Amino acid sequence: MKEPTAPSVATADRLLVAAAALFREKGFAATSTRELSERLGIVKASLYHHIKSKDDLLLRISMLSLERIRLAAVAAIEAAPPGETLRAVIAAHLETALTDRDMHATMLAELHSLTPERRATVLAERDAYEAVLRSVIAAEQQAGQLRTDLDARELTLGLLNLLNWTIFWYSPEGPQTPADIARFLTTIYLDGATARPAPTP
Amino acid sequence: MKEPTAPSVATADRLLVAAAALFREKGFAATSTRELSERLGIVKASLYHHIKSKDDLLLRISMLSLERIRLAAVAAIEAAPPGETLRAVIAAHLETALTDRDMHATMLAELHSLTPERRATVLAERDAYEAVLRSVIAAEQQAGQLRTDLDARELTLGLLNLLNWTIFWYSPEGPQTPADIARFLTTIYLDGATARPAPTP
DNA sequence: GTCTATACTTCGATAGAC
DNA sequence: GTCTATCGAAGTATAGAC
Repeated sequence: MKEPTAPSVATADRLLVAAAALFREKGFAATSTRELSERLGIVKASLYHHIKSKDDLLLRISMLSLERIRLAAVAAIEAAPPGETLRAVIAAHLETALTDRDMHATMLAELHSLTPERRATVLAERDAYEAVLRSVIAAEQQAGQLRTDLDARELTLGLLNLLNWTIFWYSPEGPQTPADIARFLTTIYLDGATARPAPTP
Repeated sequence: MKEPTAPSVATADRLLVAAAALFREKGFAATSTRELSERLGIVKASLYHHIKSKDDLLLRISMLSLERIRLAAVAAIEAAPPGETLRAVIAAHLETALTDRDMHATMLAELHSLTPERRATVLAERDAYEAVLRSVIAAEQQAGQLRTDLDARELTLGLLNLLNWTIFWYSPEGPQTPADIARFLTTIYLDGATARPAPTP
């Protein structure tokens, strides 16, 4: 039986959060371990008790971000009312990615900073997530809800374009909530920008 | 009157091209001046005859990319048949951005690597370009061609999302040409992903 | 316009005490 | 789990000859 000690957040967790924030703001390569340790209030050498290397840190941030968003998508799919699956997944994606902004942006923008082996690991996880989105799209095509003159690959690429770039301009201090952004992006994706006499009922 | 000398491409131009390629592949901060000079076949110190600093190089690449795409958009607008302006601008954007892939991707992804003053310069140019897109969208809204239940700002953000992320997955070696990509992204943007009995004629 | 040579700084990471 | 101390490598940039 261990005594419960300090009520503070574990340094290992603070490290991931602080590193993701720095990596998003300045980029991975431009962030020094010195700066990171200063933000945590420890000395540079102490970082290496928690991580193996700076690269290892980037890998863990990327994987964590992808695990979270995939779980959020799966949960949204299971909870969605029939016919509303894609809408629910889009909302869950944006809610998670924007709440998790530092880690998610780092995962998206710093793939090229990883060693080839670690990059392959992240890419496999990213592919797994994108496969979830694609299966939702393919299912809704078969159900007659989505157009079939574009294939599932094209519809998925378009959706990912629409979702992923958001991370580069969204600000938690801005007027728009993730739900606001989900609303207009979903409208554009599903109904298009063209003026219509009667949009989907 | 100067003698026309070597028929080779000017080193100053090769420098911009080589730097943009490295910056896109590895990131600005992770690219060393040593590596860049080696790719050009000159010695590291010789770079500084052509540029003031590494930062200056990034600024010039970013500005060049933005000037080109803005000119391409303006040309497309002037040449487009009535009612086809937005389609033409989207096609011109993708054609230019993807042909100019290294510089354009660098401009988009490395904004945070610039000093605040240079970043402001690039942001002003980027804003000017986005204002062109937005004015096209606003005009088509007034002409009754685009929906007005979303405002021009939202429609422009959505379009930029859809266009900008492409630079991260497009490959010139891939099966899809910029025109192919423009086709399906334009379809999604204008008509949406939803199945419809009769799309726009 | 390119070279040799080098100044100066900062970086990621490790060893070992406490 | 954090510290002091330090290593060796790599970075950007400059001086000055050719």
